[in-house]
Amino acid sequence: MALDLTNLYPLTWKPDWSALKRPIYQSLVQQLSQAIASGELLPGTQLPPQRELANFLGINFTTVTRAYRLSQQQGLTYAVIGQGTFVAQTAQQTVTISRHNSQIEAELGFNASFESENQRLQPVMKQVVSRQTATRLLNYDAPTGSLHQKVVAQAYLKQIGITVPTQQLFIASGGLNALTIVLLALFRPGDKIAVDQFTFANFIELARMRGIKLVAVRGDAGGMQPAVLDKLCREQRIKGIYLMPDLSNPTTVTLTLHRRQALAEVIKRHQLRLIEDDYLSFLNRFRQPALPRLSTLLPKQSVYICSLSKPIVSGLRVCYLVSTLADQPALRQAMFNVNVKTSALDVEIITTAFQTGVAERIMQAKYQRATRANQIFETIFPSQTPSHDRQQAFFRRLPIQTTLTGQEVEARCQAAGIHVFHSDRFLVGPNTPQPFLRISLASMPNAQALVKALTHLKQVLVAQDLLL
Amino acid sequence: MALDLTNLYPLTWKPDWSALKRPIYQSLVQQLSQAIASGELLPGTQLPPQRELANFLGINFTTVTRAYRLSQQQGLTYAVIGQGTFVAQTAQQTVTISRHNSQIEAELGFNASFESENQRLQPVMKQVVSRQTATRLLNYDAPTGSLHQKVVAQAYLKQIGITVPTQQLFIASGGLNALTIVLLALFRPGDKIAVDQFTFANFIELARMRGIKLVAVRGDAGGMQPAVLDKLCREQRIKGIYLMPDLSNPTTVTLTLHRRQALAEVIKRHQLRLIEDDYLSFLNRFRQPALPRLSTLLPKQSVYICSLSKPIVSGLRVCYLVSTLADQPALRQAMFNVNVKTSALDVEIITTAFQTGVAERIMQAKYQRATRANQIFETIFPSQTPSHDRQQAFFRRLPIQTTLTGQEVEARCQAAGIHVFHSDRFLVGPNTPQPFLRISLASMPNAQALVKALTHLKQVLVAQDLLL
DNA sequence: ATATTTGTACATTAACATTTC
DNA sequence: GGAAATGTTAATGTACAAATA
Repeated sequence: MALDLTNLYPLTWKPDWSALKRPIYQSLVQQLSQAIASGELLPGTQLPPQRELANFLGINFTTVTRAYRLSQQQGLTYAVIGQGTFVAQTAQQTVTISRHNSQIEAELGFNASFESENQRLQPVMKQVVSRQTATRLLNYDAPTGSLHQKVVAQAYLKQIGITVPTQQLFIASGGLNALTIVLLALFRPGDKIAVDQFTFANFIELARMRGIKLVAVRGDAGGMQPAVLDKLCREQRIKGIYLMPDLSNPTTVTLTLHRRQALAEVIKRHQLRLIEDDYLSFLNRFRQPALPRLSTLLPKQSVYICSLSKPIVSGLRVCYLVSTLADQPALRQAMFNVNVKTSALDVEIITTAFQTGVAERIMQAKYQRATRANQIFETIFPSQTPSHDRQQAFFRRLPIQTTLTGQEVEARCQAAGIHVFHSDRFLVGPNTPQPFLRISLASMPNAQALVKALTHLKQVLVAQDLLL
Repeated sequence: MALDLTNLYPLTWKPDWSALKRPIYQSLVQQLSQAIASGELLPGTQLPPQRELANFLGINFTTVTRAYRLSQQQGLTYAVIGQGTFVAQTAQQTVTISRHNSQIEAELGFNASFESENQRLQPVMKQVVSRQTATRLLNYDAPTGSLHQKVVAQAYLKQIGITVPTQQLFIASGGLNALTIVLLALFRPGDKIAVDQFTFANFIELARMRGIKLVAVRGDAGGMQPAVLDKLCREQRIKGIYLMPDLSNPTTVTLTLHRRQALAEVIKRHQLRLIEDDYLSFLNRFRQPALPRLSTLLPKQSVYICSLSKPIVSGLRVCYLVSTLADQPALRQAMFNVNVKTSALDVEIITTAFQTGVAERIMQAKYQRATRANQIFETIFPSQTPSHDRQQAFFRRLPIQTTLTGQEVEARCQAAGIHVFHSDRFLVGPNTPQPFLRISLASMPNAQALVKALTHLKQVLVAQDLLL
């Protein structure tokens, strides 16, 4: 058999056999990582099947399995049974979304929250620190919030449709911090969590850091499909599900009442732990009729996360977290381990803002500004059919047509002074036929600046022939 | 061979063979966990050797390996090559240290920081929120601290012996949060970190949650022994080392200059990443001569963590974190993922306290109060030879004699209204012949209350015949 | 509808390292 | 100082599950 096997196996990736050191699987991952970093393997490329690569290298195929698994854990690849293993769209870049540093003319990427409303809080801050009792906010007491702070939280939660005793409530240092706590407390490395195909980029990273595997559930225009979720749950041991039922990030899909009920039914049947991220909670107060929070349909298996970054202010790190009584000890424990305590000063300012009516005025103002921002968006991008449930979204989805990678698209916008995020950043698992940009509407200082920024964006997209 | 094998194998633990389901290793861990929870297996018990248990159950011994490994990851057991696998001292309880909720007469467990000094910060808070620019603290900008805040941090760091450009500095939400960030950014599940045999309990938990294995390094009266560390590093792939070189928690050992140099040499030789936790940084300003921060001896491989909870105030979550330039991106990334940003308001209050001299006065006051508290401790427990380097410790070590478990000792003190921590909480790996209590000196409101609490503690210990 | 391709999970085999006697 | 006991790690073998043609 003096055949030249090299040509019989037209492998998309041929690791250097002579460079393989023991342990083989680690050596393989290193080579893979390098091939991706060097651009030799582009995002989306299908890697050789485990058995073929093993054959090529003369090793057992489960050793390749192990290498591929490690590369998956590092976010380099994803695999689908029956299809193959592929280089992830996000393999080359860091997906995390944060405030951009460089000089950017138009901030349409990072999702702030109409920050000029923050000035309304100055009197509140003054009031809080002037109290005789102010220095009590500075000690180690009440790490998850004082009773008084929880009572105020309880009142707000009631307004948005959640009735809960204070024992089931605690206060974390922001929404992402709450998610960190939940992943640490209620999940273990190796657990699987179901998510939308496009989901919160920082959650993807966080799950990766915790060693949790995300399972993408296909959705339609109405969001995640209950039948698909049901199927996936029957197939594999999925432990939890992460959802943003209202204006899901980045798709801006809001689940209808019927979809909520159907999903709740499936989640209940499979005993998934639901993590409901209600980052725009305050909008539910303006909705007629209000939509039920998904977790209220599943009170025994849910964690409800209510960050105040968007409704009130982003710079104070405060988030209400609702769970079952049974989960409280584990959650508190995890909170001690990552935070020791939530800053009582930050919480007290939010609390006082609620009590004095300032919070109410801020939420009203943000509602108005979000409405206006969406009108502007729909004027400039008229192809985006106005939809009732997106009228107060803080960002919008803008489909594009291109064969470029997400990185390239972002880079071209960046070169024009525009910061946007490509859908690839939010992608879990296999690529999708329909890429889009997420356009933040809440980060420019005023309506005028937003008009200018969006107009400029449109010009750039047209010039690049990206607009659909 | 109709032998009754049951008696030939006097196993300390006999899992129920008939109850074993597949996957076997998981089923085994479940049974083990139950046996420990029910008290059937006590802390310290040696489990059957992997091969014997496998024999007994008729399975392959590496399946037992796998089960034992999982139980180790969960903190239930620890194993030593050549010796065996044992039930961990901390298996039954949660080790995390946090503020106690119930009515406690004497708080000598949780380690606060002379919280009555907090009142000095009220004018500072007022000043900060009264500025025209105050609402700028409320947006998403400068997630790791503004330049101005970093310059002030830089000045403080210089005072305690660290000269660093602001590019290598960032501000996290408290010391534990900084540790979380470091473990997420610079380590992976499965990595090993060397620690003192007794170390910060929350770090133990944090490492466990991150899937990082801690390797206990034996120490003598002078702290960790460089030769032992060297040996362990030669034996296994250790990636990092976590140290509190000044008044190490809970042992109160301060490394001498020579020990620092010797350890630095070993750490350098094995290219370990050093995590230096300088939770009492301010004391170095009062030391004559000052001791070099260990990380300054290893500038290329260190992360230096300088929480301001103890030096200034515990309720504001602020910590300075110094790293190499190369590590900054990964650290910032991890910070975005768990915090989004550090509360700029909290940081600004600390910053202004430094600028106005209030911080200086607080540190002076805490120095005095710590000195007084240690005098009180040594008066009441005269057997504890006064040692120069412990004169300003925030807690002290009190050896006890007993065969009781740590939990039982704590429970008996608790029953008398005294909150203390037993050394088992801080223990990594095999048990030690010399248990002790960690007595916090900084949590009682004043000297009088401390005298009363310590006197009461002494009575209780004498009555229980625990005092050495 | 069924066979083939592809990935996954778990147990087993083998080689190794450290401790203790 | 060597043998036995003990735990660790990597690689392989086996069974299975899903996707696709």
